[in-house]
Amino acid sequence: MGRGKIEIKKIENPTNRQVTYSKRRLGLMKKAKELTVLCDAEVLIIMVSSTGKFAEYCSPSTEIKRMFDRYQQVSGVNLWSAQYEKMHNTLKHLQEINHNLRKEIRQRMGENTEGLAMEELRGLEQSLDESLKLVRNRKYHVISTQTDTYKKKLKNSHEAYRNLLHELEMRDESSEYVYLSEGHNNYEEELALANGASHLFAFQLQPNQPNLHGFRFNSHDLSLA
Amino acid sequence: MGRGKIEIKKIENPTNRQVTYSKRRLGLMKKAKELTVLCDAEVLIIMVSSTGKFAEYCSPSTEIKRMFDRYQQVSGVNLWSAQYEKMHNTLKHLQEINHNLRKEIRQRMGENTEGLAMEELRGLEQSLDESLKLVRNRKYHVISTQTDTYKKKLKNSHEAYRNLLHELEMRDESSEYVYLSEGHNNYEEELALANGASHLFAFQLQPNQPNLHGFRFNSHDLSLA
DNA sequence: AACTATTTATAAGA
DNA sequence: TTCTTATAAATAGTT
Repeated sequence: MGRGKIEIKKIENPTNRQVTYSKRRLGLMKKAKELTVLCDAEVLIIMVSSTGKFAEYCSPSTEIKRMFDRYQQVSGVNLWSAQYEKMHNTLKHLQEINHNLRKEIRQRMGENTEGLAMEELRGLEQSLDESLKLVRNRKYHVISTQTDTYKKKLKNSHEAYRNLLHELEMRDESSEYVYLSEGHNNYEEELALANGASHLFAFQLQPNQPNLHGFRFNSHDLSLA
Repeated sequence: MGRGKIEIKKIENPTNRQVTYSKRRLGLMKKAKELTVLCDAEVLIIMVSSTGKFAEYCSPSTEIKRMFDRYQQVSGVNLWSAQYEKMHNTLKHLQEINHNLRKEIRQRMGENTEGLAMEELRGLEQSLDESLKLVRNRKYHVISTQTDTYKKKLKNSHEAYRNLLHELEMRDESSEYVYLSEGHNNYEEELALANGASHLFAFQLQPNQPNLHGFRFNSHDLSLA
């Protein structure tokens, strides 16, 4: 269909090839449109020229995504299986790590120790003992810091109180107020609590926990993932 | 191009429409092939007839997947975004869980306890104490089981030894062999070890660990994921 | 980009 | 579906 018949092989002249591409691309598009209308069909065409230019035709009322989904169903080819597999592997790896972490936590809670050998049990025991020491040290540190803070606050409070009292005395030597005794009593009581105060914070492990085995520190839902 | 000119609108006669679809489908394919060869282009066509039949053309040396990936790049449309996002969320969720699990392990090892409040510290301490008791109980259980097993083995061994000895005596009353004394000495020694044996298994925590803080039980790579 | 001689596609019929 | 064939449509080479 032209001035002369042509052989169907690559057109070597680049200009010529580009011209022919343009003409025939339009022709293909037109044919596709006609097919769509005449036969009530869905058509998707994607083209890339030798120079890398993209062109597409997609019949109206057809979504490219849906088209590809259906194509995948029909052809049985999963176009993004590679990516999917990669993500899936990462997921499995994470789940494995997760499982191991939960296992370690359970063992650190003294559960599921049936499978542990003697050496492992000894290691676990030693580690737990170390950890307990560290936590206790930390606790004592927090306690002493808190106590110091309270002491300072009380000292400041006491000073403020004395200053106010002094001012009051200066202003009215014959005062009948009894703030002194009342206030002083309260102050002494507070100071006593803050100084020793061990009866306030019973940090040592007490055998008063009614449900020892059921107790969970920072309990996550170990059934997840 | 036919015996008569036709209007480009849906062919109402289904048979006719189907025939035209077949013919034009082939024509479109042929055109696509020619375009591919003549112009060194890549072409992908996917068609669905009104009856739901699929047909595709894909230029040689062109992978549908690659074509599609490139199309996505050019068009900026991500067709898998829904699935991808879903998986990505799951992944992130798992990573978060893992992070929390690692955090809990670290705290159960007495590390990173700076952020814990007094109540949490107390809970952690109590939990660790419970765990330590459980692990020690388990250890003692294993020890006693092992010891029992050894005792039984030794008892059996002793019986076998006595039987053999008895047999030997019966066979040769005037034997000059001195197995008796030697064997008996060894046996006594073994029995002593198995009965008490506390010097063999120094399970109690000993202050002989040179690098206490660096010790890790069941150490995973906590930097992972 | 337009023209047009010629090839090619295909509508209708078998 | 496939073949035939008259005719419409596409396009190669040219301007």
